[in-house]
Amino acid sequence: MGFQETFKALSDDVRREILLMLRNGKKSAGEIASCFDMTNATVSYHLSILKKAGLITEEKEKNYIFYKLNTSVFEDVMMWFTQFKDGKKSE
Amino acid sequence: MGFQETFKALSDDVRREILLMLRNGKKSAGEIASCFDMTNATVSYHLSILKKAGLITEEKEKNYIFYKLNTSVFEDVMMWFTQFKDGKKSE
DNA sequence: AATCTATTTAGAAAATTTTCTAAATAGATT
DNA sequence: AATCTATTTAGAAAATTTTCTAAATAGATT
Repeated sequence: MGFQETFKALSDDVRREILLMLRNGKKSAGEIASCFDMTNATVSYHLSILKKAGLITEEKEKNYIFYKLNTSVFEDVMMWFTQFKDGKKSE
Repeated sequence: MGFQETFKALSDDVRREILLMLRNGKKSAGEIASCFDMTNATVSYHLSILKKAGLITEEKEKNYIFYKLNTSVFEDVMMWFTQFKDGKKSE
């Protein structure tokens, strides 16, 4: 886990696009890949980065692999940001 | 601006450490650099990335350069995350 | 069991990022 | 004006990331 991995995963346009795409339900690797102008292999690489970061989970069904958001990690990241909301002792 | 730049800036341990370090007030480049086991030039590079991303601002005083958090960009990032809180239409 | 379909893995090339050393800048002090 | 102090910029080397093509896997269909 670790924020390094999570923020690195979030730091790429394609990967953030994939996350947005998964907001309203799971999608197969193929469906996801078809939205991008890159090979399926490359999109598969991005999915693996998101999966390693815990931002998505996979679910096999027939010979498809469906991906969906893992919202709990989003909440962890939100929590990281709350460190910057107040809590500072003046200056 | 743009999220690409902001998330890239956040995706490095050293840079996130710098941000945490700036929570309770501004610090000079030298003070910041002294907390890391790397050259001042390298820390300066990280500061430039954070500055480009809008996460910090600089302020010259004597021959020091002080850096401080720019909280408004943190709020923008928080907003990005709210896209993943509900808003999804079942499925 | 042969083939098809969806997807990933391996390996290499290209691009980007991180770090360093050395030199440059620029304001402060002598 | 010479020097010192704090910091950045330039350029290069090393490390990491992104992308591709080709091959591998694995379940589904014929």
